[in-house]
Amino acid sequence: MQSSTPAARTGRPRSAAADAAILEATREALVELGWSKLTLSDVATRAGVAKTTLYRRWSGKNELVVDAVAELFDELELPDRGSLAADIEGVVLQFAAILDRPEAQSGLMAVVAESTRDDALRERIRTSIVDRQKRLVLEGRARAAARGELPPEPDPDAASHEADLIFDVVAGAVVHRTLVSARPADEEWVRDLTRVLLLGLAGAAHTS
Amino acid sequence: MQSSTPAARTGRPRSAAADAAILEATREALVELGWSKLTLSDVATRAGVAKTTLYRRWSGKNELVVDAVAELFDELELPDRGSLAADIEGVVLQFAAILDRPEAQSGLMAVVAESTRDDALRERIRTSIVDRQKRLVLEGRARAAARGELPPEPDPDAASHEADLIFDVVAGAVVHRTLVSARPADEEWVRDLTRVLLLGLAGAAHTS
DNA sequence: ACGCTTTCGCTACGAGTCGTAGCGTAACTG
DNA sequence: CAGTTACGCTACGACTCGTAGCGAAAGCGT
Repeated sequence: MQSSTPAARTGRPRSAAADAAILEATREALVELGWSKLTLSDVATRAGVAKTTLYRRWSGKNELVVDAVAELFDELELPDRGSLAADIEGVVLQFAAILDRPEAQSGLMAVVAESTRDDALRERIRTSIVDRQKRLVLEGRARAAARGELPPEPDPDAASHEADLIFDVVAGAVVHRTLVSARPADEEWVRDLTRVLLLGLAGAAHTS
Repeated sequence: MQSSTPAARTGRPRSAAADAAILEATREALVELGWSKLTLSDVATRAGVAKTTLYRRWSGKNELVVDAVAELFDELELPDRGSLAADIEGVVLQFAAILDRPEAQSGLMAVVAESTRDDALRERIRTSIVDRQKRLVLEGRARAAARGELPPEPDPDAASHEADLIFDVVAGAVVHRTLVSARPADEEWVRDLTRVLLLGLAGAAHTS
């Protein structure tokens, strides 16, 4: 999704339909073949475009899969269920549902692995996937403070610090549960996680 | 590490030195090339063995890397620092130090990604990497109960349940912090994590 | 000492993928 | 209609994969 294209006002425009078809074909190939056996030739065939068209828009497999997987997280939003605990459980269940899809499982971890040796790729993942999730943590934290369920944030620096920790704990736990332990992040598990997390945060707020 | 080889009592034995050289060469290649650009031919050359020798012992890249990475976790052990919080911090810092190494970063996530489509590989990861980590959680929990820092485990089923949650939270958080957020899991961060976790567990024990 | 068995290093091979170049055509702009 | 860019198609060299076949090396049992 390289949306900002200021130049190129003349000539034949790029087909937006082709973009959508390619990303959809990529997810389909991820489901059927997984990361390692996915080839760009195969994706091009599935999408009904030429292989060269694919290379004109993405520099390689990594970038393509990041964009294809990022779209899965578009549906993430913070529900208003009335209480902080219910809000957290809701958004975590959404996150777990996305991670339960095979195209997310085989694609996400693979690009993260590649990103450990490619800073540009890591930045792309951060802006198109991670930051979108992290925003939910900040919104939820602010709403909880407004409700009086958690003490207001002392200063912006500590607040950012706290949000980082929460985010790593929640996202990491769900990912680890789903992909490493290979057990479902179902309602019961999410409830237990939320309880431990909220008690920990409330206690930490008292003693800090 | 296919250690149990009951048969094959005759003929030329397999070189144990070759095994060690291959695994070491694999880690070296992971550091220099990363997962996707690592080839078995290259590993064989580095290890000073023929490519065919490599294929006789491992069925493919996945299995080889699992074994190579698994050795990194051999050094993990539960320190006795006197208190539960200090014990947790110690073992988490060890875990973080391993994950900070480039061969672990590029290798571990890649094989986890592959394991989502390969049950045998997942099982191999579980027995040679995950279970070894999980044991530390159980030992730490038992020691904390003996010290009186946490209430004794009510029944084995709930205890296993609780250990699973703790394990996914801790391991997941460290992995996410290191590989996704790409920030160091240093002493300060580990202290914050431990505090939230312990307060959450203590609170959960009261109210359950 | 002598077979027997298994592993080892080496070479060679077909199959498959990669990423790019070149070409003619299609689509859109002024 | 001329200019510009995207598209589909074909072809290509370079590379990796996993396997087969060979002779030599290293142990074991008699």
